[in-house]
Amino acid sequence: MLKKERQAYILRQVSLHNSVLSADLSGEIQVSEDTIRRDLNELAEEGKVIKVHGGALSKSFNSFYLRSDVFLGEQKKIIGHKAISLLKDGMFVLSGGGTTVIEMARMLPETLQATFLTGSIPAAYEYAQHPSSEVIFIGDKISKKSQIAVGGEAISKIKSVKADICIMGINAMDIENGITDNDWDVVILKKAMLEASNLKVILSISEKLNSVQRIKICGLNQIDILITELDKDDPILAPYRDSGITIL
Amino acid sequence: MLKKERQAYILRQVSLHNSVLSADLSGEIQVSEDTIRRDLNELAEEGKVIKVHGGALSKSFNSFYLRSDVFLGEQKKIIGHKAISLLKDGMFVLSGGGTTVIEMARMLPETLQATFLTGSIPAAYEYAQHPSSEVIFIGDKISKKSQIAVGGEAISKIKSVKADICIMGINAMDIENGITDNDWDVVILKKAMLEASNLKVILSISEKLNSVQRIKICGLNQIDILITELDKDDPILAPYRDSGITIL
DNA sequence: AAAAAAAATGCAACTTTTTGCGGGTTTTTT
DNA sequence: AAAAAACCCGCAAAAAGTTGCATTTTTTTT
Repeated sequence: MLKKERQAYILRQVSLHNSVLSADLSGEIQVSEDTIRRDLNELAEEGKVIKVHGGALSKSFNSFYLRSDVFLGEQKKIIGHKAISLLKDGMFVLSGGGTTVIEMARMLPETLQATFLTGSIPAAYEYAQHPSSEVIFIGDKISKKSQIAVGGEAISKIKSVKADICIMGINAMDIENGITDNDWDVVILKKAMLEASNLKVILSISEKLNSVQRIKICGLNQIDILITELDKDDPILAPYRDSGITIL
Repeated sequence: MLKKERQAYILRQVSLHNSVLSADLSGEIQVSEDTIRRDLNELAEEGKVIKVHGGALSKSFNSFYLRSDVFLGEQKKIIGHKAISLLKDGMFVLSGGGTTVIEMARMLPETLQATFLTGSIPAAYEYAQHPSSEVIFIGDKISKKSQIAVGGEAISKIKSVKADICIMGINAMDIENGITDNDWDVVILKKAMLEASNLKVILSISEKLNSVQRIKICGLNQIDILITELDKDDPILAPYRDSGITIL
């Protein structure tokens, strides 16, 4: 096998798998690892791959995960957009504090006149910027991890209201276990929020679907609407629709 | 799996769930916890995550608003410094939400173990960044003008506590009228805060001295300590000292 | 086409990086 | 204050990388 051929093969593997191991290639093409390494180094010098200890990475790999935040931001904007369509003047909205929810808060139409209840400092801050809506903060001890009010006081306050709609982000969700999280205080709070609302809306980027965490918040049957960045007919969402949730 | 890939995976998880546990990752990627820890430390050194005991936290979540945007002058730093000298471990601190107070919050010594009660969103946010102190948010309707919780609920909550010290900024103050403000809700709140505390401390840049606003919060005799950026022997402060206030 | 030159490859010895682990220390939880 | 969990440190083994060199292959030159 010619050198050029070999390098072409390597490049194809890289663009296919986003990463290659020198040892693997050595086995596949039956040349010594030294040769592979030399090839990889050459390709790296030509700027076609990124050489790392043990193999090489696709060039797009770096920008992929460096930009992943921006990427996530875009998805969350799509979600925020859909969620806003559910909000009407006069509504009482119980709001969580995840980044997705905050993204939505930033996009609220200026004319909306709703009342937002939240225990999240960042969310409250965003809602407070809004010109025509009201914000009620549900105070208590602040959990530093999540910048959210947790504790009995907050819970009982939430239980004393009946909101029109509850909008919250989640940490993990799957068919079998429903919505799960890994922070006890947050779980308690979210349970209370869901119980206190008529319409229960979950915002989540699709990446969080089909993953599980330790503590259960509620089953899928508790949820009315699921909003992701995906098209509502996306096959990933099918099982959720089948279990009775409206997909937006 | 290559090291870079592993770290990319970790970053993804962090930005997805806002926090990760070393033990979880260790299980998911099938490497020892030591390796995860090393990765986490590296990522932390690169400033991509915040390392904490047991895992790591997302950086973006804690820093996407406030923090770096406002430059609060040198004067306020001087004031903050003086104010901190009043705080001791174990104290219950009722805190207002002015910029001066926030500057102080940013300068708190890391080891301080106090409990801060506040109705101000920005202040709560700053206190929540502190590693060893607790924050309790006094929730209620948020006044957009001042980003503070106002209303009966907040008032009665404040009245139900007895704090060691009350630290608040002001809008205007003079010998004749005492402390004055122009926002009815805020006045009510501040009155309640002062009444609920043993030691009453006012932070104010000297510019605000000898000015008056419409609504009276309290007379000078209610105040124990006044902190400005000036030297405590400055003649501007003399009349205040004469009226029985301790000047720092 | 044969000889010379250049390039590529594999190998061996040596260095560096990465990783897991034992044992002692610190932090957190109960 | 004990017990558990997480951490840190240093070590050693394994994996990957480097370098120099001999051997083979390819290309160029005559």
